[in-house]
Amino acid sequence: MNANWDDLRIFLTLAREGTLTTAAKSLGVSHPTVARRVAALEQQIGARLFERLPDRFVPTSAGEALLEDTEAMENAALSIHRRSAGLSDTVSGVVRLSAGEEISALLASHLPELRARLTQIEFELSARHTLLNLSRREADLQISERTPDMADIVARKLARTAYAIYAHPSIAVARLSPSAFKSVPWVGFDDDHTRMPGQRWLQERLDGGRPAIRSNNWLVVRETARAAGGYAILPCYLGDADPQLQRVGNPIADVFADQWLLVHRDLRALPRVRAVMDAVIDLFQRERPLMEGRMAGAGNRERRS
Amino acid sequence: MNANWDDLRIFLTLAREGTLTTAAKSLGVSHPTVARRVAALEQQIGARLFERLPDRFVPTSAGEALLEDTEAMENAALSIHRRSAGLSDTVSGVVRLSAGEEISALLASHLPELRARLTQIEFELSARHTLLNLSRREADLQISERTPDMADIVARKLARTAYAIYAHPSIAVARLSPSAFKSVPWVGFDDDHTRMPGQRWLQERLDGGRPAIRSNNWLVVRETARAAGGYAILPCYLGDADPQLQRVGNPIADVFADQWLLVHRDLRALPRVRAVMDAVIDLFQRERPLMEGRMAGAGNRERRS
DNA sequence: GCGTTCATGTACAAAATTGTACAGCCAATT
DNA sequence: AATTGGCTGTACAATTTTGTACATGAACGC
Repeated sequence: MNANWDDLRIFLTLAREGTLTTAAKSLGVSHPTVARRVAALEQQIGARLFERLPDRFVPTSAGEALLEDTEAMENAALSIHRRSAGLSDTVSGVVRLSAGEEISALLASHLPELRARLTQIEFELSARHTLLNLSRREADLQISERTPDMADIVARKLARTAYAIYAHPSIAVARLSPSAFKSVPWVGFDDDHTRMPGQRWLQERLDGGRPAIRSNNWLVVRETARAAGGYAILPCYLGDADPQLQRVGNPIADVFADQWLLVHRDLRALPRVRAVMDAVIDLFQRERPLMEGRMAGAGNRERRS
Repeated sequence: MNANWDDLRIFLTLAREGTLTTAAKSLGVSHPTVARRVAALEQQIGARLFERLPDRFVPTSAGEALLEDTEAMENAALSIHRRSAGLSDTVSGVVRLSAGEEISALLASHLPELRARLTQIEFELSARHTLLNLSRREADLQISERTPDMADIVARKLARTAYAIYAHPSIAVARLSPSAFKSVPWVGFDDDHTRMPGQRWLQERLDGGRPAIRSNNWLVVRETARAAGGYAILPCYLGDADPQLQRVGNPIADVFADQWLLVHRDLRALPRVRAVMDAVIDLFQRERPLMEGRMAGAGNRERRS
């Protein structure tokens, strides 16, 4: 009589992915299973839904005709998924927080106190920069410098983070004159990541030149600078807290980033998500001076205490 | 990760039916299967969706919270189901037509010619009076005296059918005077079916009395009249075509019924549905005199030829 | 041309799901 | 009180589904 609803889920994934192997991976099943279940659906529907090419599956016009409704099913299923978060244990459970690696490092350094505060909550911290799809619950919370223009995502500003130049004390000077920029070695981001804060600013001062050492990761940039590999523009909360780094000059007025805490509206009132949000917001409030670059030498001070 | 979409379909049916046994029957599976799959869904979602009473399942508030989205999934799935009708063979396939038993009998008597005309179409004729849900494809077409007030259902008027009094020739008179009504035996419908055409009219002439022999089925009423069990009000297309029945008087001006052909908009353009519709419409056109009671004695005439 | 990688397709064993039969409980009827 | 009918729950055999391993073909790089 009726098609198996779950076979429609598999149909949709295959239509999106285009190959059995990627769809199978995405669905967490084997590729013959995907093929078999799509074949079963085709038999149920009575029409061929895919052309089978040697290297991929292409939806037929019949398959295309079913996509819109299948996507509607998916949206409803996702809504169920989000609602289900509110149906389980209200105070305990997993909360997944995602942030760039530089914010993840900051949070990681505060994990003991976060864990002490969030006693019943399993706290997953994952480091990545790309904006996750919170509607699909790829994460419950995300800290990001960008806000998506999705109606269901709520953004709460955490801080405006300042950036400054840092170097190992063995090579650091108190201040860099404009003419000296090109005569010191630099560590920075590669060409694919010039959108990271400060990279464009540095390029202008190097007259379009690039750092001698390039990476795609803030923590790698920081490690290189700590090893006296060169001067680097870093977020103050990374540089000022590090005893192996010395600030060079003041925070750069033109280089900053806003950090936003993102949550899906459906999850916002969930007690355990609320608890993690509050803990993160409090942490950023307490660390505001460090965020804004008002704690130069904080790394050295901590070592003395 | 995600709930099995098909388990949601089972959840929805159980929420509606209220018992494992009726849900299982509706779904075409065994009752332990329904229980197991709902339990699996509860585990996946992480919440109890039903309270289990000794005689039924009652949705919890958590279960209630998921109904709306699950119904949205169902609507999309039904849309897929309807669309799939247009994806299979365009000229062959099954068309299911439903009508009351008295119309079904008329159609059945014309089955040979309908079959000759609809050569590639499997034609299912089912007799029932209740309005089916064409959106759910409980039937593809329905002939009914009522039209549903649903936006997606298209109604085409087939005929206005006349009704008259009939009796076996051994007891029939040419005309019944008003005072004679109460002195002859009557066959009619039981108290639950007084909405059938003519029953109220007869009751008034019997001063609120009821037929001596009562049924809930036109064909049973006709068989009883044919066996000289009494006088009966019947549709003319049943009475006039029957050599064992003689009309008593003229068709009753105040007793008639309109017959409508109902189809879901999505199916209307489907060639095989279109073909059955056309055949049915043509049949009613050709039989219009019989429908309107202008063929008294048609049964006898046919016997002579 | 050859080797590698990636794709779909196939067959069999393993795993999962389902149906059947039964048990126990409760309510209604005789 | 006994019987009947309906319900949910359980256990085991039967059936179905799935994963694994392999085959084949195509595309790409050396």
